[in-house]
Amino acid sequence: MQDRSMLNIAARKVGKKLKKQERRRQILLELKLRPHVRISTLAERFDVSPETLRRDLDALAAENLIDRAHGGASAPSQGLYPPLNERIAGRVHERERIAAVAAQSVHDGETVMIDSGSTTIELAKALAFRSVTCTVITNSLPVAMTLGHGAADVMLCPGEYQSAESAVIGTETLEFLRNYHVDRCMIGASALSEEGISETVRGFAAVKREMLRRAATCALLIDSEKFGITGLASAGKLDELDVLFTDARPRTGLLAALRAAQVDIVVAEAAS
Amino acid sequence: MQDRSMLNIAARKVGKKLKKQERRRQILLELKLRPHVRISTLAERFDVSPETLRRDLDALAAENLIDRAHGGASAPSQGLYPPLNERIAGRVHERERIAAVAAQSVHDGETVMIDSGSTTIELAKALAFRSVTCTVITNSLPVAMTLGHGAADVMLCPGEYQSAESAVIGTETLEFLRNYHVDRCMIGASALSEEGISETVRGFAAVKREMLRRAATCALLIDSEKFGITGLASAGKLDELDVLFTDARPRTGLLAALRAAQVDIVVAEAAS
DNA sequence: AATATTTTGTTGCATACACATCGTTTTGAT
DNA sequence: ATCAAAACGATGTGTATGCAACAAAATATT
Repeated sequence: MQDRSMLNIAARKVGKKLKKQERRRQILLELKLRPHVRISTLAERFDVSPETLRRDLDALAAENLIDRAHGGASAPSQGLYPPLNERIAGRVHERERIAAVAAQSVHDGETVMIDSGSTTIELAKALAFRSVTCTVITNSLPVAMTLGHGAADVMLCPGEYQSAESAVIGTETLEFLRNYHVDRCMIGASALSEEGISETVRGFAAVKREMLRRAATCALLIDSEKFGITGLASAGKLDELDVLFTDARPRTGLLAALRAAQVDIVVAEAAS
Repeated sequence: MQDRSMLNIAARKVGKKLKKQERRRQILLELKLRPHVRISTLAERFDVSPETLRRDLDALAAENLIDRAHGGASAPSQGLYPPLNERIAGRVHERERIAAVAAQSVHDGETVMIDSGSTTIELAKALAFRSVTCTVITNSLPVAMTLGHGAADVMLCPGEYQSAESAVIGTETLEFLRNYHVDRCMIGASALSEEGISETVRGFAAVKREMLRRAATCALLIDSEKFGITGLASAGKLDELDVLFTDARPRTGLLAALRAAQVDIVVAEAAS
């Protein structure tokens, strides 16, 4: 039996106190939308004592579903998803450096396509931080939200929502992209080798491929850990690229291939 | 388990303290990586007194660059829904009740259009909570993210991103909606009178209008405080509605008009 | 160098939160 | 209906944070 409160809803009498599990699920939902919740606020909202909320938060924190803070709790990461988080965890600073350098190549008034992924989210943060007044077309919800609150104009693509990356993909996305042509595109990828750019999920690769076609100059932002790997789905050949932003010089084989394809290589060095 | 990897950005020159501006810049950078920072942690890292950090956070909060919390601060909630203001806090429960009742009218396998707004976000939470396996088309990013992590299939509309509601609007949105036809639509609004449904922003009204046309049955979720008001932009006439979900019985004038338009009225009552 | 200005630290006190304990209520099963 | 288990609320105590006023230090200005 699903519980009695459902019967209450069926009887159109809602507003009874939520039970433990319902409350905790609501807390998690809330944290998908806001970065932080306060115990006092939640206690009032659920009409329970702060002690009960404290117990809820402690329980959720024990499962690593939230991060406790004094007086409240925050999401493990900003509306993003665990699998993404795990991957991000280690190389945060490399990504940040790559994004900061790449952001300098975007100027006011330009039109830019930005795809989904952890590195491009960092790019969006860097662009927002610099208040670049560009027009952005993206399929990533975090990128749209980050840039949309700043100086940039943001156009979001349609498509099927993928929770794993908080982005949209699919035929609607591709068809939409075909209606536009932009100054530059900035994409990420999960692998880069002499074979070209590749991705583990076909749908995301298709979006990158289309973006590469719709831009005058194409930039790839990628962690050097992903050099030399060839993923399942190809997102494009090396000669489709104009610039590569990364954090370490590629090894000889890849380096030669990149030079042959006339790709500018920009290495974001660690700050001294 | 908290990693200390972020230490590299911060003071590496031992003995020399960072200046105010540099410290605040680092706080903002930190908040781009983590959703929440604590005063005590930052004070230790920058080797300054908690009071200084408090002043820093207060200053940043005054510029709306961060959200203060007890003992720390979090990244500004990305315009996700504005109205958590204290004044409307009381109406949160009404919205929850309305959403909970409305959610039970949606069944597995149905196709649904959901528009943007605080009430529809509550609806999304209620649907996610009930794990309804429906297909949803929406122009609201919070709705997409909330439902997309659950059992529902979500299709996001294209369009210009509006930070005020974290949703997309514009000609691309309308054109996209015209390609679909769904079982039901669930919209919110900022006003309802005998004149019909209305909205303060033209672009959002246009989306609601289009959704009403594309659905077999149309539902409006609205707070009873908004009864009797006629807003700037009309989103539809009363006879386009099939069901009205609200929290209190409309007054005679509006009630008569709703009955004349054959609108079912469902009042979500508070549990006694 | 001397002074003015800004920034930071310190102190004392008020408040909010954390935590453990225990009594009460609710829930679930028989 | 009765009982046991779980969940919840209330209380008291201790700690962390907030706030305001003032003192000390660093910085800028002349």
